[in-house]
Amino acid sequence: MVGVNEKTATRTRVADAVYERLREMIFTGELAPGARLSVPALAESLEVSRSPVRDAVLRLVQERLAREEPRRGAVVARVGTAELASIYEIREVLEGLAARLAVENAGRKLVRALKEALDEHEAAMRTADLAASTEADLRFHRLIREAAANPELVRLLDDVQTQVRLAMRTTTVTAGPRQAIDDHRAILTAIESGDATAAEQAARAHIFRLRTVLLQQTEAGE
Amino acid sequence: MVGVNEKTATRTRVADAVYERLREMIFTGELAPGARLSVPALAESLEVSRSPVRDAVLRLVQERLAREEPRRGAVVARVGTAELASIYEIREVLEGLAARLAVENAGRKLVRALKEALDEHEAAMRTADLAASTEADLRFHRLIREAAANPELVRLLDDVQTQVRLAMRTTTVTAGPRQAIDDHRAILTAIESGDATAAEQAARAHIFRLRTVLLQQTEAGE
DNA sequence: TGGCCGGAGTTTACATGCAAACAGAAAGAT
DNA sequence: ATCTTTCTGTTTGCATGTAAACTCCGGCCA
Repeated sequence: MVGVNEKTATRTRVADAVYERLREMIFTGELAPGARLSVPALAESLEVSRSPVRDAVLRLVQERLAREEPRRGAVVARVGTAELASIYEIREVLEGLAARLAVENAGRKLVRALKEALDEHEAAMRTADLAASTEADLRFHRLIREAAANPELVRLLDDVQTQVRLAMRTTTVTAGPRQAIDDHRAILTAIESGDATAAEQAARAHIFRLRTVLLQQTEAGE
Repeated sequence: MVGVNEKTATRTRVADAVYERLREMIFTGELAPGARLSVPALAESLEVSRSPVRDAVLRLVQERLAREEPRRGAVVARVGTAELASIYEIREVLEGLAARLAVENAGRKLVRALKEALDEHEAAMRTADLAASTEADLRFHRLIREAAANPELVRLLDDVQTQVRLAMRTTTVTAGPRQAIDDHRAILTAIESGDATAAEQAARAHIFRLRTVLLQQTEAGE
């Protein structure tokens, strides 16, 4: 179950393409936090009319990737330390929920997939392959989320991750990878044992530690 | 802290007015789940042009109050039992988080306000005043959320409540009010004692029970 | 009578026009 | 020289035009 939903009909909606492009520009830093999202200017630079750009920007605002400034249009959102801390508090309980539900729903297949991701994570860390490490880390979490079989939860966690990614643009945060792997192993053990409460606790503890590391780093770096 | 944010500048944005109106129409049942949200038709009936209506409908879609049907436009969303159950799972942990944070942040003032709301809730129940009872119930939860001092959490819980309200349009759910008051009292006691973990547990248990009642009712009624 | 096809009517998504509101800069007054 | 004021240039938000796509209906053909 990978290449999920085959989009019905709607081939190339310009507004969607613009939206995707703007997201990309934000995450690559091409549009830094605080940058103005002028509809006419973007329309010209992207060579489309103002309508789809307007739709896309409105969507970004609603997703909290942009903010509406009084009368200067929308600007790329700046996620501060305080907001990030708030977001991590939420993420803590949501990831905990995902872990609990995963135990209640999933079978051996999940455990096997998680083990695989964890092994790759370890291997990547030994070879100091940051990209592969991050990828394995993300996959571990994603597997649990999807096993939770709660689409609304998946959506919320995706939103959370979007905010976190945006925050990374402002604040460089590197969570200690050693700790992460240990935490993941604890989560895996709990899931393997079929103890839903333990899995929830382990997942929450993991995010709680991430949050702590993150706050220390941003406090120091500020 | 009631009449919150004074809107800066933006007096009468037609799109906002239309959005509010559509929400209202959805919640009052004037627009039932499944009803088509034809932009041209709504524009004429509301006597505005298509643009603000389009913006409003797009916003409803993004907030999951409406769904995009293939090529028939948007329709008012239908929240089924399964979705509602998923939402309550999420609500459980979020309300738990709110209660925990409320204990960590709030002082006596919160306890006093909560007691007041609970008293009114009891009084309303004794006189069988359903409207007042619901109002007091909602206020109890709102007080805790706001005391959590996490704006993102407040936003998410508002979203959740929106979905629940919409679901009520389809399924008539009356949570046992007796149980609710007992649960609230337990939450209040935990908050009063300053035990954050106990408050979290109590809040979660409350939502868990609501969910159970709800599932029984919808299963029976279907 | 039943199935197929075509036309009429919607609908969306995009393009573009336009007024009002403001920001920022340049010019004028003191 | 500094402060005020006007003027220009954007910007947003709303209105409206239009093509393409699709649905639904009725009539036509077998």
